[in-house]
Amino acid sequence: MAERRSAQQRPPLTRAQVVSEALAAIDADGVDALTMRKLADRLGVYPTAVYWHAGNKAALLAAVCEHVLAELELPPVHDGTDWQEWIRAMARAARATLHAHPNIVPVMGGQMQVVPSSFPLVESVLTVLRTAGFEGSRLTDAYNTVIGFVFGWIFGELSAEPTDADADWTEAFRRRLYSASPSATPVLAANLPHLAGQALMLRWESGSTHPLDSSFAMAVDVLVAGLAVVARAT
Amino acid sequence: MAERRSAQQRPPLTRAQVVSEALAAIDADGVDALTMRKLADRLGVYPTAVYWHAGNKAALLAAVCEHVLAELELPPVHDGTDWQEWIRAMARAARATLHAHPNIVPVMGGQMQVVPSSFPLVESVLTVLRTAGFEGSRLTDAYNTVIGFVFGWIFGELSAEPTDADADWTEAFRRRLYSASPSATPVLAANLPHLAGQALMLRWESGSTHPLDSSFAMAVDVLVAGLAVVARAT
DNA sequence: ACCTGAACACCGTTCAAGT
DNA sequence: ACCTGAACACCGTTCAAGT
Repeated sequence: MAERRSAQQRPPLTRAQVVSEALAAIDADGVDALTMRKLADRLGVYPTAVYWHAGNKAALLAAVCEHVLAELELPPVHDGTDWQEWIRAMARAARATLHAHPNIVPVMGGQMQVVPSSFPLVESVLTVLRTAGFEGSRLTDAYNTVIGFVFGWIFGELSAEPTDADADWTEAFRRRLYSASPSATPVLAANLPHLAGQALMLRWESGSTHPLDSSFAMAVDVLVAGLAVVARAT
Repeated sequence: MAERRSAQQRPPLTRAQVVSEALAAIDADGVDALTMRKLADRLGVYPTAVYWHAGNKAALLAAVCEHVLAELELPPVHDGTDWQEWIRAMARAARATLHAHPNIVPVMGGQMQVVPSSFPLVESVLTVLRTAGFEGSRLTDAYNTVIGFVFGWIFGELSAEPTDADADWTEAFRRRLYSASPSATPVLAANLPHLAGQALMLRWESGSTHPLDSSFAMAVDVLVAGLAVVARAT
């Protein structure tokens, strides 16, 4: 139980403090460990004070997601920006930002709906894609292609680790994977050294500790090259 | 409180029953509404019986995710399969499967780690990508590119709706979006009719009720075209 | 405006006991 | 093996009251 000084002895809490303390707690212990009560303790305050600033837990988590997204430093867009280079730089920046807060990423994945702080991101992506030749409803499709690809891919990379409690389950899977039948799954069996622990759905460690750098590099190559082809086909 | 017949009067519960009842409950009411106790009620059983079959809640959710993934009907792979067509068909099948159970998808997104039932998927994707010209560590990268793209994109499309409780918040965002400054965000403002409610991060409805069909079509075009370019560059 | 303090309904999980 | 029954520690949230 944290020490709790009386309200008069310190400046009043702000919403921004609540949100960044929540993010710090999530970064440290994961999102499942975040509790309105524990957060209040960290802030030296009663749980109801958190409610006053944050509304409720869902709203607090949404605010944390927005705070993280706001940390994203977009590459500048100017006249003559190379759209392919810009998309590569944006993808790198997005990945760096999400890797800095991997524990909140699964929550962000479930909240990709309505994010006010995304306006600059939206505007930049649209501007750049227009120079690639997309317009009208195809501009929206291209935007969704890019955003869904970049963020969705990183969400997958950063999906949560199995908990410690699943240690034996993980071990069992590992064994089952290494004894994959060369007759039923020959290509898998032949490529095990490259795949095990490195391929999506065949890993037991999150991308936060085992980043998939070369795969992400190829994914971005594919995105940019594919966009170029599709833009030309208009 | 559901009627609860005594244990002797009905056949014993199975793990499969527990898992599919959990999925049915999630499909109906969402994942937040699923409670070990409510699930037990649906099954006409005490909560501890659920624990006997499913271990704990995290394991139950993992089992539900695996069950959904097992529903995925992969297109057949044979000699002479066109890799581009196969990837398109697989992407469509994956999307259909996830759209059939949108409420569990955010959980799947956070669990994309270790999924035994994914072996056939892995084997098929690897086989097909080899015919496209990928080998060794680049085969793993190409696999991650495809899986991360297809599933990640759909995760984004199916991210959860804001709850009813956020109705006024949603309304406020909608208003803010429609009054987006043409000077600060000109391209956004000019394309609002296409974007509002249809672009990732600018929507207030999930892809389960408002599917992003044309965007997904373009995304798949981009993926396949980009893979072809990158494969050639080897 | 901002916070304390107490309370309510509910939840995941465990343990002992039954059959 | 499979389930009942009771219990524990904890949680999100609300409401009234203080300053």
